[in-house]
This record gives sequence, structure tokens and C-alpha cells, in this order.
Amino acid sequence: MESVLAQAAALLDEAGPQALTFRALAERLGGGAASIYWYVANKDELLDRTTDHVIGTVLADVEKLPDTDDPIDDLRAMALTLFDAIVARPWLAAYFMRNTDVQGNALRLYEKLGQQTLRLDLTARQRFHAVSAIVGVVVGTAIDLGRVLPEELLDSAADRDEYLGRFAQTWRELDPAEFPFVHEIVDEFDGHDDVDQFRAALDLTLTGLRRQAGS
Amino acid sequence: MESVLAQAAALLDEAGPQALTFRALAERLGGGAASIYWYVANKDELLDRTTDHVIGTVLADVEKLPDTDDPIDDLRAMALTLFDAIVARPWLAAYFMRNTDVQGNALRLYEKLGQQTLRLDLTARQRFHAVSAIVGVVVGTAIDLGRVLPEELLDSAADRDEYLGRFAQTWRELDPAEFPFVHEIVDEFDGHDDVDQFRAALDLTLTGLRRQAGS
DNA sequence: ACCTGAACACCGTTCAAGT
DNA sequence: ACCTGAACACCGTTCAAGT
Repeated sequence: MESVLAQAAALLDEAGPQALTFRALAERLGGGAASIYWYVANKDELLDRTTDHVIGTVLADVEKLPDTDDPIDDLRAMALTLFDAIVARPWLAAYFMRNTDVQGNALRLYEKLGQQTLRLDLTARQRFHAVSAIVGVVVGTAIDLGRVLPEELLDSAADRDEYLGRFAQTWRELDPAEFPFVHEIVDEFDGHDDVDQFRAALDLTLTGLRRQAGS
Repeated sequence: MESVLAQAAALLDEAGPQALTFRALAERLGGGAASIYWYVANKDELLDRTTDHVIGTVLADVEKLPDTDDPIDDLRAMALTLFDAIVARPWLAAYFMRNTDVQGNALRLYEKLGQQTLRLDLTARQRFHAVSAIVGVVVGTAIDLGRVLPEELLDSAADRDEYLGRFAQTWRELDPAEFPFVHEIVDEFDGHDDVDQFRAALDLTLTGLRRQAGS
């Protein structure tokens, strides 16, 4: 079981989601495709369990973070840890928290985030919404980023810059009268850093949360 | 072409993404599967163009919204319009803005959102990050919601409540000492409203943005 | 308890050929 | 310019059978 999930994760890391097939996975494990069905009921469960398997390492990293006296700073550090893991393995975004029945580590991570909100002066509803918002920012930004770059993610940073540059060029050719905003931000888009973009989105949410908690 | 996209959208609406196959679509159109390749190069392009086709109606709705004297209120109204469309058609979240080369209406919607930030006292980089954050909240929350409910979305609200209730029950059975946060919010989760959750997440981001703009 | 080979139904995509 | 039938390679999944 352990090695099924480890090899599935390795396949996803090396070649992306469309490379994870029962046949390819079976070949890595040195067996037949049908034997994998002894461990999982279907492909959805394989993806959920593989995702939760690597979320386990993220959870361990999050649990290593020290509690400071500012719960919002702690939430920021946790969210950044999760985001970093998703940047390293973009396929995570699509399956993370898809099914908390199967994804026990994802549920524990959700709990850890939520525990920080227990330290804030909020209603239960505000706490529920706050954690949903933070997870939403992480997943939403990660999916947004993953979709601009098709498979170049696996290649060098130079390839990424060149791809962004070509993309920016098509934006520069748009009519400035019709697309004033796109022209305003195209230089920011060109060569931008994913983590900067995420950190900015997260900080807007956390600023709102800090204000709500009245601190 | 027009009817290819309309029928593809109808299939997605009625039976979800896994029901959209070239063979099923061809049958609706009364022809062979291969003929669809005259209109699109492959399935990704079919999904992108179909998505952009319905985003066109969202764009029309957004353009009908009046500008008030508060750009942040206008951003809220636009984001809610987009979110409502995604709630009605959950499959949109997965493909929206995946490729702005093909998705011209999505690019125009991005531009419309961005134009509101031009009315705020922000740097170009802050504007870029603000719109990314808002799109991230919309897409992230929508994906988050879509993944809790597998296919019950197509059924009645009563089915949804019952599903949430069963889910909440498994949460209530967790150890309260180990999962204090989950217990704190389980009653909020049970029977919660998607739009409330989204509105709360959006408001956190917009509060942060308002503060950044110093107004 | 764990694995296999072979089959089934179903995909996206291609291509030579038609009008 | 637009469509077709038939094929190809490849899926997830099942199942009877093996150890």
C-alpha cells in the first residue's frame, strides 16, 4: 500500500496527472494493473489517497511551526507552507480536500488552521468562513497559476520566463483603449513571481480577518 | 460552430464533464464524432471555447451593472455575478481562464474587473495582485464547494442538506480533544449556504483591499 | 491475503474518402 | 467547405482463476 502511493506520487511528480494510469503504475510496481484494485476501489480513491499521502508531509511541516503570540501570523506561515508544497507539486491543487473521509491528513491540516482562529475573538461562523477563505485563496491561486503554464512547470525557470514573455507580448498587442487595465499590469505580469502573487492575495484576506477580529 | 458550443454546454449542464464526449456530442448534433474536429483541434479547445461561450453571457451581465461611486462595491457586485454563474454551472470553475488566448470573453471579464482597480489609489503591482486575488477567491471557493458535493448538485436542495448532514455527522464523531475546531464549526457547516461562504471570503479580501487603497 | 491474464466497454484522435 | 466510417492506441474496470 505504502509503495503504491509512493510510486503514484512519483509518477504524478515526474509526468503529471495524465501519466498516472493503472497500467503505468503497475509497471513501476512490477505487476499487473488489476492488482492495484486490491488496494483502492477506483481511480478517484487512488488520487485521493495519494494526495493525502503527500499532504501528510505538509502536515508534519505545519506541526513543526512554532506558535507565536499572533495567530494571524501563524495562519500566514501555515498557508505559505501549504502553498509551497502545491507549487512544488501542482497536481495537488486539483485533489486536495476533495474528500475528507479518505483524506485524513487534509482534515487534520484543516483542523490545525482552524485552531488558530480559536485564538481570535470571532464567532463560530466567522471562524468557519475564515478557514474556508484561507483554503480558498491557497487553492484558487494555485489553480490560477497552474493553468497559465501548461507543462513548462517541469522545465527550467528560463522556459517559464520565456513563456510568460510570449504571453505578455500578445497582451501588449491588444488595443490600449479597450484594454487599459491589461496594459497597466502587463509589465507586472511579465516575469512575475508566483509566491509574491500568492502572498499578496493571502495578505488581503488576513488583513480583512485581523480587522474582523478587532485587533 | 455556434450550435456545437451550445450543445456542448447543454451536455455539461445536464450531466457533468464526464458526459461530454465527442461521441455523445456528435449524436446530439446528428453526425459523426470526427466532424467536430473541423471546428476544434482537440478536446481542450472544445472545453475552452465552450467555457468562453457561456462566460460571454456572464460578461454581458457584468457589463449591465451600473458603476457606483465605490469601485470596491462594484468589484463585489461583479465577483458575485461571476460566482452565481459558477454555482449554476459548477463545471465552469475548472476551465475558466485556463487559456486567455482562446477565452476572449474571460479576458474581457478580467479587464472589466481590473478597470475598477484603476479607480483606486494603488500601484500597478497592487492592481495586478488585487484582481488575481479576487479571481482566486471566486475560483477557489467554487472549487472548494464543488468538491464537497459529488453529483448531488444536480438534484434537489433537500438532497444537498441530507448529504451535508451525513458529512457533519462523521465530523461530530471525531474526538473533541483532537478536533476542537471541527467541533466548533460543525453546526455552521451543517446546512450552510454556499453564497454566504463565498460572500464572507470575498469581503475579507475586499476589506484588505480597501485598507490598502487607504479609503 | 494477494496477484494475474484476458477481456469489456469506452475514450480521443487520425485518415482516407466522400460531397 | 464540411462531413463520414472505420480504424488505432489507450483508457478504467471486471472477473474467473490462480497461489
